[in-house]
Amino acid sequence: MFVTGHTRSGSSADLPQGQQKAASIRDVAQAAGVSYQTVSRVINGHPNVREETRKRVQEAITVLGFRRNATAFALASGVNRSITVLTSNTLLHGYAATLQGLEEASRAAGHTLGVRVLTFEDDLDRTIASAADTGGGLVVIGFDRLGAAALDRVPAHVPCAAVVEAPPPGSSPGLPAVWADDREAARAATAHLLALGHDTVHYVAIPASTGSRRSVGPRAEGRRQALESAGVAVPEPSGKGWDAQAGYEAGKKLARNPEATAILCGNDDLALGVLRALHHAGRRVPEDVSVIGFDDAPHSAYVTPSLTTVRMDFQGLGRAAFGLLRTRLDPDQQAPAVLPAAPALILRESAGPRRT
Amino acid sequence: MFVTGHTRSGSSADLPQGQQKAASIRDVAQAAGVSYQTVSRVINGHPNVREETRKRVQEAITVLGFRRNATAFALASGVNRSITVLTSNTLLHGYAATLQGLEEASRAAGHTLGVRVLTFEDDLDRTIASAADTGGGLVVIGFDRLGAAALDRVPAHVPCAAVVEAPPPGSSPGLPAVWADDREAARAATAHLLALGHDTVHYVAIPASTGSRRSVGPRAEGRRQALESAGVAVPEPSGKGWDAQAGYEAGKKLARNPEATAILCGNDDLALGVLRALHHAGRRVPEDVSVIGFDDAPHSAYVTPSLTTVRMDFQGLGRAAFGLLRTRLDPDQQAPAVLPAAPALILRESAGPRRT
DNA sequence: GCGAGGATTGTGAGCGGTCACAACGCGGGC
DNA sequence: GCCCGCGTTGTGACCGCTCACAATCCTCGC
Repeated sequence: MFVTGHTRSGSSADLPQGQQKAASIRDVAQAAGVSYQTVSRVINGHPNVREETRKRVQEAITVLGFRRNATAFALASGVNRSITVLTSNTLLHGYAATLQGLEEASRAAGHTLGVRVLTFEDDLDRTIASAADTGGGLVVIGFDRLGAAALDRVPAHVPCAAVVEAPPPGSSPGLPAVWADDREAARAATAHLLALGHDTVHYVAIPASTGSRRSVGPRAEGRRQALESAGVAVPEPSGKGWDAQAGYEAGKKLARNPEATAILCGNDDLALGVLRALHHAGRRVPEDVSVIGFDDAPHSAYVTPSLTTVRMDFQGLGRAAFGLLRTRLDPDQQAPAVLPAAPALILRESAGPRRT
Repeated sequence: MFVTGHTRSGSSADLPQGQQKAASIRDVAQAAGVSYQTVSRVINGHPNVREETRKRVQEAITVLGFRRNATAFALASGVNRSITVLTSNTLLHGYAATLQGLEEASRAAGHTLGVRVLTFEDDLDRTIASAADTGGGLVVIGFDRLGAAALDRVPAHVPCAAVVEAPPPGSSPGLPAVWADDREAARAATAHLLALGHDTVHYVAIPASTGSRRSVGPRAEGRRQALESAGVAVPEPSGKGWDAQAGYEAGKKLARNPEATAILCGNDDLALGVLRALHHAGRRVPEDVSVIGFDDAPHSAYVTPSLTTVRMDFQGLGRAAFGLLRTRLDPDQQAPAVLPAAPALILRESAGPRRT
């Protein structure tokens, strides 16, 4: 790989200037010849203000370019329309799309959205506390180990909603949470491959969100259940990572196994890597091997072969999580609470019937 | 395309509870038998507090679970460590990666990061004003029309930095801004294709960030310059969108043109669509047609053929933008201001020598 | 033994808004 | 003609914290 670049990066200068303090409610009051309280009434649309007074105040407001100080408002009124999302990742499709749904919903509701990335270096409790200090609510994306850990440590008194993987049947997270039934989706995807005539379905896993040995995550779980109820062998899952590189590594091994004719992947990036490894090994997809991904990332429809995958409504998940948080934040706010769409298997080119 | 899904989405209940107001500085003071000011001194690490007093206060703090109210702090002290990013998109690679760099840098500096998506429906001025009301600084991602428009309307008194496309030589944005030299990068990519023996280089464009007819964006510009200085024909750019779908449409047309043996794309998504269209038309890449993308999205290395592309240091751009804003926010803060890496042409499989 | 000066602590005011309540002017019903 | 009640406006206190300054305590040097 050769790298070239007759290029540069640049930046323009910044311009200093004589800042002058923003006008306050009292400045406006003085300019309009009324008390500050009257100004407050005007900016809050209080009914009992004489029309003429209101006009005078309005005028002063525009002349002075007054804007109500959001910080002071929050302090005095106690209402805080800001929420912050805690997530370990912002780039992977599932996370980014969830974030987008969250942003959309909070914007629609007039809330402000903050993002704080979780890392292993930072102290989790400290991070959570400082996020909670902003005063608004919290949304935790618990798709992975770090997010799930954060979830466990959110103090009970801070308003928080979570978006998580499907919890084990029967159990439910200790917090308000939303999830999609990816367990069932994995089951359906696996059943689909079985129905296509494959002997069994191999699995390239995304990392588990829990540290416990017991749970390997709903996707792995769903695939296992489907295989077991079909009475076929359950090959050990492989994979150690989220990205295409990890998929490639796992794919290389699977490519050497002539028995492996059907592979389910924990996400589309992994699937992409698997596809590539298979290609390098000379195994054709879907003629020799079928591959199914997960998440339906935007590019999955455009790779060749296009990727059969499970579409997940991450944006809907984000919106739903916001809805949950909102009802927690102000309980009289009875939002319609639109549920996210159910996962759906999208049939494309990468999975096909077994050819002996 | 068939869609299936024996699945559901669920959500757990939320738990009510007897909130009790958080402890204030005065509560702590009372508990420790000191004045509130002494508590303030302790939490701010002021030196002149007797050791024993400090200990007593600290104890009261942990007992009461005191956390300094961030809103009140911001109001009283006037320091506001929060910045908000204005962007029209959060999912496209360039945006998402820039956002990530921004988050990383602001987190490292102890700032809070907000994200506000710009839409055509919302009133731009109102959006900007409300973002500015949060008190901190603004960062505008001006890669597209909407972002660039927002940039123009940011009032001079609000601290703001921007990340933009490379401005025309000589000119520079009216605000502190960072950019990468994608004009030069496009020139280099084009020159590379020419050097491979192609007669000329077609271009599938991303939408321009400016409304004016004159400017079509630095990437288009750089490719045009390279072609002109080589004295070859300059085919009209195509493309009307950012995504693979748009690339596919443009690619379909180009595939019908046997003269088109080299295609530069405004981003990797477009390139992916072009690749797919070419594939459908039976034109092989790189044997029949060479394709080069832009941005080096994470999956570009793993599609087949892997995509030759221009790597852009978006995260570095984000970090640099934050640095700019930071110096604007508190001028004594002389950050090292690490410049982003220059764009680099990454040679992979999708571009090769002209055959025949 | 006493005053100077630094360390330590407390008080008042204010950041920019909100809330609760009091005060004012006015017209209508008796 | 007086009182009531409403619409309108102003005042005081406060949200939780910081700043500036004043008050107190202590210790040291002469």
